[in-house]
Parts: sequence; C-alpha cells; structure tokens
Amino acid sequence: MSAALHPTIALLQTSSLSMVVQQEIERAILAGEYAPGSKLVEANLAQKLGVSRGPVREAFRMLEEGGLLRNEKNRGVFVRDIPIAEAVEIFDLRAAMDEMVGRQLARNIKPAEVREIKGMVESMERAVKAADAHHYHLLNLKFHDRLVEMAGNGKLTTIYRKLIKELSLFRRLNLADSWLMPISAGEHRQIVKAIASGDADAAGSALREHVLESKARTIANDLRRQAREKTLADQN
Amino acid sequence: MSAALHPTIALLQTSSLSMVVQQEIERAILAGEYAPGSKLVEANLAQKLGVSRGPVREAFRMLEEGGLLRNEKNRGVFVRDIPIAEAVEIFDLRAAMDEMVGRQLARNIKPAEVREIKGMVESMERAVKAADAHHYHLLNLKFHDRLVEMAGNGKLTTIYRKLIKELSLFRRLNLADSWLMPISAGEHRQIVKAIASGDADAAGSALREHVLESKARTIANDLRRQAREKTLADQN
DNA sequence: TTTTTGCAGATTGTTGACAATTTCTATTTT
DNA sequence: AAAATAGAAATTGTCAACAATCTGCAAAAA
Repeated sequence: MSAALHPTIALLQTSSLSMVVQQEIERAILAGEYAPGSKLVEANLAQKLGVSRGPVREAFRMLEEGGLLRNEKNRGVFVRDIPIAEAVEIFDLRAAMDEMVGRQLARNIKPAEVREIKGMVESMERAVKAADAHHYHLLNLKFHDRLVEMAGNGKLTTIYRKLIKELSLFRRLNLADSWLMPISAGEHRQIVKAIASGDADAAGSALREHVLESKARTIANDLRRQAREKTLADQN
Repeated sequence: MSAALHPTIALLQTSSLSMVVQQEIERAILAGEYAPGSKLVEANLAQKLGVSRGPVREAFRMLEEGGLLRNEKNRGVFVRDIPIAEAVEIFDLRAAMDEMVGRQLARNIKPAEVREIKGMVESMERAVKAADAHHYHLLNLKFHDRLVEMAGNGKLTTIYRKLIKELSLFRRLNLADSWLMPISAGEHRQIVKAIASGDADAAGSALREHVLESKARTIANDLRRQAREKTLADQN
C-alpha cells in the first residue's frame, strides 16, 4: 500500500511537536547555547519555538530521562552540570565499552571498514599538522562514534552516544590542549593497527587504555583548575 | 532550617504527579499487568489514577526514553516487546559490564560485602533445594544487582538496571527452567570465590561467562520456540 | 463477492486558563 | 546596618476543552 513518501510528509508523520522541541533543545544545549547549570523557562522556550507549554514540558521530561536536564519540583529545569566524579564514572564505563568494541572489531571488521577508519586517522593527522584543534576534536568524536557503530550492537551504540552527550556537559573537558593532539593521534593509529591485525586482546586494550588516558588527563586538568580556583579564593 | 520531614510530606515535595504516574506505570509493566505489545490509553490510565491526561503524557515520554514504552504518532503508546536480536545485544553489553564489575570487586571489595554476597549465594542454594524457582529468580536478580551496586560506579548501576528492566520485557526469557537452577547456583558460588580471592581476571571472566551462558540458553530457548510455532503454523 | 468510500466514534495532539509554589522586592523590625 | 516579614510578580503544576487523526463499520460501487 504505502509508496515512498515525500520527505517532508514522512517527517510530519513521525514528528510531533514534542519531538521537534526535544531535538531543538538538545541541539542548543550541545551547541553550548545554554550553559550547564543554566535554567530553562518553559514559557520562554514555548514562545521562542512558537508552541504552547505542553510540548515543551514533554520535551523536558524526555531530556531529563536522557540525562541532559535536571528537574527540581516547582523550581524549574536546569541544564545538567556533570560533576568530576560522574565524568570519571563515565570514562570508566566507556573504557569497558570501547574495549568490547575493539575486541569485536578485531574479529569481525570488513576490509572496506578498515580502509574507512584508516582514512579517518589520516584526516586527524592532517588536522594535527594544521594545528586545527577544533577540527581535530570533531574528527576524534566521529572516529570513536564510527568504531562503536561498526561493532554492530545497536544498544551499545545508543548508550555510548548518550554517555558522550552527557560527558560534553562536563565543561572542564580538555578538548583542545593542542600539544596533546600528536599523542592522541598516535594512539589512534595504534588502535587501527591492532584492529586490522585481528588481535582482539591488543585492539581491546589499545582502546581501553586510550580512554583511560583521556580520563587521567581530565582528572589532572580538573585538579589544576581546583587549585587555581582555590588560589583565587584565598586572595579575597 | 529544614528538620526531618514526615515521609509523606517529603514525598510530595519531590514527586509531582507525573513522577508518581511514571512509577506506577513502570511497576505495573514490570509486574506483568500490561503485557508486551499491549496498548496504553491515556484517558484510561488518567481515570484509573485519578489525574488528568497531562501528567500521564509526561510519564509516557519518560518511560519511552527509558525504553519501556514505544510511541507511534497519533496511534498511541505500547508496551515494548523486545525482539530476540535486541535481547542478545543486551546480554553482550551486560557481559562486558559484569566483567568490569567482577574485576573491580576482586580488587576492592570489603570483608563485610564478601560475607553479604556469600549469604546471598547460600539463600539461593536453599531455594534450589526447596525447588522454589520463583524465589530463586528474585534472589538471582538481587544478587547481580547488588554486585553491580557494590562496584561503586553510579552510572554503571543506573544503566545496568535499565537494561535489566528492558530485558524483562523479552517474554521468552527462560526464568524458571528448574533443572538449570543448580548449574546457575554453582556458577554464583564460583563468582563469589573468585571475587573473594582477589583475582581480577578470574572474577571478571567468571561473571562474563555466567552472563554469556544465560545468553546462550535464551537463544536456544528462542530457537525451540520458533520451531514449535512454525510446526503449528504448518499444520494450518 | 470484493473493494472502495464515507461517516461516526474513539484516541491522540495541542492549547489556554487556573491553581499552587517559589522568587523577588520593598518594608518593617531588631 | 542586618535580619525578618509580607505582599507582588514570575514560574511551574494541573486541568479541561478543542482540533487533528485514526479506527471500525456500514453503505455504495466495481
């Protein structure tokens, strides 16, 4: 019965206002338009998006469950600010998940996929040479996302992406320490090599250690930040 | 300022109607009062719970995001029916998570906690002797939940519990194959032994293999069911 | 008989209004 | 001046009505 639908029509069939609102708020949060900790007012968003408060509230409930917003009864919803302890927990979880990804890929990756991720590593190395930290950051996200996707476990992919989104709300993430880029890029090359060689143990531990390095850098970075803030506080 | 609050009052301060409705629907689903695939009608639930449709809709959005419900626009929300492929994905993920739990506990578990989980294993062995499959099933859930909790990673605990809830919507789960209970109980004893000995590799792989056994039994069970259904279909 | 069409009832999607609570500010009190 | 208080404004929580869509069934057409 159902023929191929016009894209716009297909969209209207699946998307209610709540979903559109959800996606827009999520986009804005991840784009940094609402800082962690800031408050979102139902009426404001409703007016800005041209809908009533109902769909906005429904979107809030979805994003809450997704870990991007936090709700305090009668006080409002706030963009979540991930504490360092939770960021550490996420890194440890990611380490286990990425190890699983590495083992799976070492056993089952296809030649075309090996070529694809080798290409991504080369792109990243070009970004390092160009000292383009922002571009490197984007490619890095894409690289890890693609590896997880290639592992072929949909549930894993969904949860992994959720974790990455939450992690991006941990503001003190050391995204663009440009002198670290060559190290990270080298680890990526190692990861691809281990996967391509079919050595599950090597691929698993390469990915696990890569994530744990990120974790260690994030902790160190946060300790420095804490020390800095304490110094400033003591001066007053 | 704030003194110890009466429990009921404290509850009203944190729980809006949407949250109460969410919890009640979740309870009912997990208790099997709404079968996988069945439709939930907003107005019915609203009337049954004595609230308007607004809070019910918000609860639906939360449970959707939590993976217990599925929404088809303009058609309604349904209790999710987990396909075998997704159940398998969840088992693989759980295997990785439980391995992480085992490694962590082998390194850091406290003596009191070892005593606690030893006690749980003994309870399960009593249930085996009494051939009480239902009780065994509950103790088994509690045992694994407690291990994850003891590992001390809150994010892991949250996600693990979500996965267990989703898995419970996969109906063909072989909960109560009573002749399997002694095998499973033996594996639990092995797991505790490995954890108590402090051997991370052994504890990790004991837990991983235990979960993968469940996975294998679930797949085998599902294949038998499929064959049975096909036979029935061919007779017509 | 089978398929199509059109209508009535049921259900979801969205909205605006009202109630309850919190936050802000000016005023009073100490 | 600092703290406490009361009232106004802003915001969230809940509800009921209306609009849009789907479902089922009966009548009409093939």
